[in-house]
Amino acid sequence: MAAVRAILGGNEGQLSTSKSYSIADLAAEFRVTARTLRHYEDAGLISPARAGQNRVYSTADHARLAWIMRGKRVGFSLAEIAEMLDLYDLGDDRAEQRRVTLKRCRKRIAALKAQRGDIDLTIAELDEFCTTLENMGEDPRLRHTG
Amino acid sequence: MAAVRAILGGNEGQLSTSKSYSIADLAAEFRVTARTLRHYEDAGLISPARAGQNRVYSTADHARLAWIMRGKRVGFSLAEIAEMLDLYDLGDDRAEQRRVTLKRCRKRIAALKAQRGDIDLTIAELDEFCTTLENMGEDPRLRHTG
DNA sequence: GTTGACGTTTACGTAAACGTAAACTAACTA
DNA sequence: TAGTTAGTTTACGTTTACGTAAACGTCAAC
Repeated sequence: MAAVRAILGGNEGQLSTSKSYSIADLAAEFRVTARTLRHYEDAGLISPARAGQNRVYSTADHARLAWIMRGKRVGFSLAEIAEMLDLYDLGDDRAEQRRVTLKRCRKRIAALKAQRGDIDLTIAELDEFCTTLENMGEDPRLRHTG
Repeated sequence: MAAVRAILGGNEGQLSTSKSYSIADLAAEFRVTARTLRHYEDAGLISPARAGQNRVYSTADHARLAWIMRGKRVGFSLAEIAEMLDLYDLGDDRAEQRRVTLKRCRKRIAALKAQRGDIDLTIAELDEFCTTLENMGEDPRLRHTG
């Protein structure tokens, strides 16, 4: 439990942003299994600290994980998510590297906007279909074919 | 080639909507392999007609495939896409079935809107990061940490 | 009459993203 | 001290979405 660790860690009433989480904490919060979190670590997406052998996740890890989960919901692969996280990690590099990062970043944004367009189209069609379904109840002549 | 089949099929100058496509035609148009199209057939997503042993795709199959590809770009699994296509196929059923379909359809729409929200958030963050990167060139003090 | 181009089926291979079981450790708890 | 509880590593299994031969049919062309 986080409470116990907070006490043992000596940051009881700190209300600080430096909380820590066990693997079970994050697994519960993000609705995944501990195995999944370990897998993300294997894939290089997160690198939690260790208390002996046990993983200890910081608030930074927590934020990073939130990013990962959102990336997943958006449909990205772990490799793609890793690349996007790398963009951030490499942000404070030398000028040339930064230009490359900026370029890739913009490319990602463009891809995301295209994806959003696809989603809008899909929503529109499903919406229209819903309307058709609703009208079918009132007027049976509106049965759709093909 | 589509031209040859059009002649053999007797619909040369028809300008009709009843064109037909070979597997290679669709593979080229949608930028996938023939294997992929056969796989979609195995998965029950499309059921093209046959000329002997060969697959012959209609304009309806073409439209269906467009739907499938968009679903993929949006990040859906083949099973999910199949379910959505089923929504359409089962549209003209009896009242109770229609209500179920309508419900599932709306659920899908809600999920898509949530996904769009995630995409918007991701775009916003990447956008902000881009701005940071741009400013870093002008003012080196803006190096970001953490 | 065989060489291509294009199609077919059958079937094993593969990468990604975990699931799942085994065997073990460390710390608290009765 | 024996037993839970929570965590660990190692490693093989599974599902999805195709890739990749292999072996064969068909038809127009040379």
